[in-house]
Amino acid sequence: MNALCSNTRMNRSSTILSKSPAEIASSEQIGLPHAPTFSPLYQQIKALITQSLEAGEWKPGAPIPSEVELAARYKVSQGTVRKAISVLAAENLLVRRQGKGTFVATHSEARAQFRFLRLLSEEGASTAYASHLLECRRLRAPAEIARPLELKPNEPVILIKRTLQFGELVAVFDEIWLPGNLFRGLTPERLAAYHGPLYGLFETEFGTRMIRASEKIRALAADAVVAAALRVAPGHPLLNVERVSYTYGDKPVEVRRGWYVTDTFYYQNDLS
Amino acid sequence: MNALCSNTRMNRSSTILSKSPAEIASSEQIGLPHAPTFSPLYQQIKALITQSLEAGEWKPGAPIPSEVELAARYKVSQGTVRKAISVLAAENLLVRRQGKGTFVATHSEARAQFRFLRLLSEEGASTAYASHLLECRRLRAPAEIARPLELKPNEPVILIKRTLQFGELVAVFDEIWLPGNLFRGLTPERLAAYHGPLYGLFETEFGTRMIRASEKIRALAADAVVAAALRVAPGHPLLNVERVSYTYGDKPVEVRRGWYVTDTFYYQNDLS
DNA sequence: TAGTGGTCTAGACCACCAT
DNA sequence: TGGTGGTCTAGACCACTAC
Repeated sequence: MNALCSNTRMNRSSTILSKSPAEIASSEQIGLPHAPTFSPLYQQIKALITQSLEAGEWKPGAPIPSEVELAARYKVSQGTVRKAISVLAAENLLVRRQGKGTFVATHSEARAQFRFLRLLSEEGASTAYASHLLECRRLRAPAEIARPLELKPNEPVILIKRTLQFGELVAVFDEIWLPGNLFRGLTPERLAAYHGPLYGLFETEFGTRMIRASEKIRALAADAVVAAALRVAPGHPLLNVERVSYTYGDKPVEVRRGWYVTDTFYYQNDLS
Repeated sequence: MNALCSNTRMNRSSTILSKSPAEIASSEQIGLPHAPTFSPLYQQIKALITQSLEAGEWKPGAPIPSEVELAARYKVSQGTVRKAISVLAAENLLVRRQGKGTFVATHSEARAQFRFLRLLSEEGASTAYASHLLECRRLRAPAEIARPLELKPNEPVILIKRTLQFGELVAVFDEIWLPGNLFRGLTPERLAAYHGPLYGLFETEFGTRMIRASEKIRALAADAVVAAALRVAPGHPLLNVERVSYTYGDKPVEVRRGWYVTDTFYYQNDLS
């Protein structure tokens, strides 16, 4: 029935977890013949670790238990735990440091700063920037925002408008939309007082960690409002970046529309 | 001295390869104290497999020897070969198919078609397109092309100009620069006769396989020439994509400048 | 049925880091 | 010195694909 049935070695079939992996593996179709739904042990362990991350059992930046400890906890071999952790590290949820331990990844780190901001100066350097808050208010979600956030129309959302300034140059204008219910204590004062990457604030103060994002990039002419914010002429060509960010379980938790001035900066992308 | 000295188990120190891994590992600094230059066995195996790929021992689309065979050939355990192959598969150089074997990745495959063309229609579909050759000639490399291709100024290069048409819409204008010495038999006739992805042609006919690429993306206004090719008004906002593609050993082998009409298409990018 | 890649284990040893 | 992650092995068994 469940995935573990095919694992016949004694220590396999006797696997007992606080939350049984059988419970996880069997949650998929039951009556379909010839649909094996085989789930490797390490993927089940990975799911358990992800649950602990999502539940906040280990905080961003903090170490998780050692591989030996986790192997004992889940009653599997160290190698199986290693494989699960390796996948999570490849997905940027965990960071392994030889000799020290495995840590929960965090956006409040120099390393991760530019993982979600691919704007580089002409010399190829990731430049420091300053954020300027223009607006932050709560409103009811318009349809085109509610849809990607998987909210009902008119549910509360937070709208943040800001610019990013690199040296003298205002290069980015952002409209950031967040589900109001997930970010209850987010006020203009709170935002203005915070310095650092927004995603760092979100994960430490609101328990919402951005895992991945998907961007749609276009070129368009600046309208009057955006042109004023970016100090360019209306009609100036701008890079338009529409991002949807996701947290655990592929749940969308942010819509971000950015307008980039790419006269002396460019959006960097590596294909591999 | 070399990296294998630290591997003391008998079957480790007795490792003998047709091309000794010691030779590879020892090619780095010798006199520097406290600089270990430890190179895991699987990375040395990976380098050997890469050499065979580069030398064309196994052709694109063809299977490489089984893990057991490679383990015997390199006199290491199957697990070590597995790890080396896993890394190469993660880098898209190999493709593993359970029950069938491991195959050399190829651009002449539906799977790989849109790995290097991230242009999607508004509905999110990767649409079929037709390529129209505008120009193909040999000339001496201008400085701004010679530099990224790591050629001497005035070395021969091939310049290809083309458009890509999605249904009725001409959405892409490309300028493609290739090292003349690597693509000797590349003629306009040859190009016009070929239908399919260019990178497929390059790997099957010229033995040059594109491994990865790096793109710089900007928004700019269409100039007269590009506007005419794309059937838009001069000044129309266009996405400008400057790509450098690399083959084995991070050797640059293509510079590509693209101009995309993003009124009904967009450039898709996933951050993770 | 035979061969492939995929999973899992157990144990040994290494490199790195803190103390 | 002891603990962490990293490498490597040997062997068993499983899932998938072909013949």
